[in-house]
Amino acid sequence: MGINDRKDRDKEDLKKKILTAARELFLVKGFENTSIRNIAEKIEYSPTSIYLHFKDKDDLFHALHSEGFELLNAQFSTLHAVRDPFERLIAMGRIYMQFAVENPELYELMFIHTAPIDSLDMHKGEEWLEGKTSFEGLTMTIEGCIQAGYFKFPNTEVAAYMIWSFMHGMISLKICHRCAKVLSEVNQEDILPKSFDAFVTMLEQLRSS
Amino acid sequence: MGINDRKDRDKEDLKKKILTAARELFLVKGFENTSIRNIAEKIEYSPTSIYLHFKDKDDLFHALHSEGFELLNAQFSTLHAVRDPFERLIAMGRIYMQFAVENPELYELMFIHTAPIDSLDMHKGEEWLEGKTSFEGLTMTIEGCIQAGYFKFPNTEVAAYMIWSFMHGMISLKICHRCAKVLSEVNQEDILPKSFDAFVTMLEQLRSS
DNA sequence: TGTTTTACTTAACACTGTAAAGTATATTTG
DNA sequence: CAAATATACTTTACAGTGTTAAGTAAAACA
Repeated sequence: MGINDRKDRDKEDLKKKILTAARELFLVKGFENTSIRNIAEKIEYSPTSIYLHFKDKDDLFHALHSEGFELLNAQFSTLHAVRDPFERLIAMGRIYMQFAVENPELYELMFIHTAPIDSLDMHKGEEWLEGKTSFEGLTMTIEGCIQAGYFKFPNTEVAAYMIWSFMHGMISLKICHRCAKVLSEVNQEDILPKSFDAFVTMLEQLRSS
Repeated sequence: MGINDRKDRDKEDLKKKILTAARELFLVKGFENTSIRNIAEKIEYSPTSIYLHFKDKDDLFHALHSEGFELLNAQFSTLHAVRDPFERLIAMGRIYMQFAVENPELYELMFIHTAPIDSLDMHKGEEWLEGKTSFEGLTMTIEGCIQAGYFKFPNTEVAAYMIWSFMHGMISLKICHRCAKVLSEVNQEDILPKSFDAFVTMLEQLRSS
């Protein structure tokens, strides 16, 4: 039945169209400031047709959230080429940082905004698979660093959380506009690479001690 | 004119009443999920009377935001008793962490939510005084550590931002429900103190190197 | 006593997410 | 081929949001 196939394709097309419009609006105006009606207007459909393809606004959020992780993982995919675990850790950090700088609204969606992750809680069984996978990648790299003697920590997972915390904090203070209001002019522009370098230098010093 | 005084007092009373109701609702339901009408209902006034005392919802936000910093600074006030700068830095971190754990909604308001800080941008001249003051306190303590030879960094302000980043990241990953979904069960409960200790240990190791 | 000010309320506007009911077209069935 | 049904979408509607403008009753002042 080619007809049903075509229908399925049409349906999928509209779903993609919604997602594209939603993405464009979210990334420009932010999630809270984009309404279902805004999206509907952009694609020239009635607002309620969006509900035929997505359960609610959070569902739309999740779709873009997943897209974000696909994009981030695509950036991470070059990492396998970096053999040395410490170099890989640094490269990972740089990629993460660059991703956040280039896609701040997406980053906010993925790591800051609470609504979507809370709606995951609803269906209790569900997990935050995307986040878990990325975190495991970090943990394994750190495990590699420890085994290669770059530094040691009593608990690898805790070390991974510590390092992720620094990266996330640095980025989200910037994204949430808390750092420009606090820093002197010299450091406002490039605080992210500067503070990243300071952290890396600190990690490097752990080797010789 | 005692009458005008009494009137001023009455007016101030209502303002406080609004603020108290707003605080209670914000801290339970969160900022986004608390409406002006909710607050009005709680104090048994019409919604519009709130606008006689606060410009808009962001103005209410700012008031609570300032209250938050007063509370945090009150906690910080014991720090002057800690003479050793490194010990003071650690104590500062613990206080900051405890404040966040005990007042997560307030922390979100002060350091994560974007709306209020963005509305500061509007009136260009205005600054984030509360944040700036706290950050300067951190910077000075770190300066003390450097001078006492605990560690060295090429730029104190960058070091302060790095350390604040870690603290903020650790806390906000927790508050934004990103960590419970990623960590193994052993670490879910007490990841904050654990990762804090890992960071402190790292700082301590910098001395001997 | 009449006028103005103060402190508040009611009504209204332009939004929001979302559910129920209606409609036109396409497909399946008798 | 005609009637019944399913599909894909729209219209309408509800209950909520922040916020403004107009109305009102009481107090203060002239």
